[in-house]
Amino acid sequence: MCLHVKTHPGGTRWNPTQEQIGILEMLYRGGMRTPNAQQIEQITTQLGKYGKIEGKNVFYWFQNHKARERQKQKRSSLGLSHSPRSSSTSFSTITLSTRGDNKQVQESSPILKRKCRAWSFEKLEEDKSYSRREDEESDKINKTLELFPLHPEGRIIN
Amino acid sequence: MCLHVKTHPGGTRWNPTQEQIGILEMLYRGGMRTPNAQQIEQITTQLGKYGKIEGKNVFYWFQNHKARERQKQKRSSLGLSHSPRSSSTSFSTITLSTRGDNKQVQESSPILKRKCRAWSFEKLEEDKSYSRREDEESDKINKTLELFPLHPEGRIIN
DNA sequence: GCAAATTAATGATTTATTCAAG
DNA sequence: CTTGAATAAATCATTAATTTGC
Repeated sequence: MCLHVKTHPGGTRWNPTQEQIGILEMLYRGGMRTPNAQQIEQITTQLGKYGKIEGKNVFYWFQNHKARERQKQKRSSLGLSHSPRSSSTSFSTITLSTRGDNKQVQESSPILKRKCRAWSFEKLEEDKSYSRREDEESDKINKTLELFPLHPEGRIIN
Repeated sequence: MCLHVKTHPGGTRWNPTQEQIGILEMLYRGGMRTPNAQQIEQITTQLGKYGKIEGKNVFYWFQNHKARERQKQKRSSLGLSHSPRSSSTSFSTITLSTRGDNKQVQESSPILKRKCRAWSFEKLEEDKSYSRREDEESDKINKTLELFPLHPEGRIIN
């Protein structure tokens, strides 16, 4: 019994299904590199139809995919006999220079330096209204990054 | 009028008060390096008494403080004439080796390699129960990292 | 004394590395 | 060996110190 329920039943790490990977790669090829919270939320919901998944999985997937593609590029450009970069295939090749291509390839807002990614630590457990004082402005830039470390209690078996 | 309201009234970036810094440094000296969500939550609540603050500020503070202390150590050890490390002061000095001292200096669970920091993307907006299927185990390790990117909508003026 | 101009600190993000499950 | 997860290093961007010319 318990015929392989795919996903990660034991609760270890996410194991994407083919459908999920397909969609993610499609999005990636479409130019998505650093989806924002809203996008992640949507993607997660969508991918959730094909198996259990959390927002962080989507987030990490993009991070890793981006990083590894970059590293692959670097390796191949270094490893291939012809001099690093150059070779000019008459097409304007990207030649991403080791690092510096960030800045969102997102289809919209092409400029945008690198600005804010805020959090929303709020809504963690209860709404405990901190020392909610002169707070009016907080919505201007502040928005949901949510980064957060936690070790449940002590060691994790290992 | 409007005699300097300290904190960050305009809503740009967190500017810690002396009390806040004092507490943070105390905790740091006490050995805290990578507080978990619960701890951050508590610290935030505490520091909130002295001025507006969010969980991410606490998180970042520790990250930066740790990194900058490490970098300072490195600089001084390189700059100082006597050979790096050694000198053996008969006490077992820490000699943190450029990197590798992580692993929580937390008073408890001294072993613990570097394990998980989970998320809790859940509770972002509504509780939309994803594809909540065989999910029993998810509480074991999974817990509140909350990392999260977001650009509200489009460009942020700059 | 006081702002504009520079510099030093340091808060916030992103990228590179590392660890380890499968 | 691939790749999800997590941490550390590098970088960017603001704010506070400070210097400087008036």
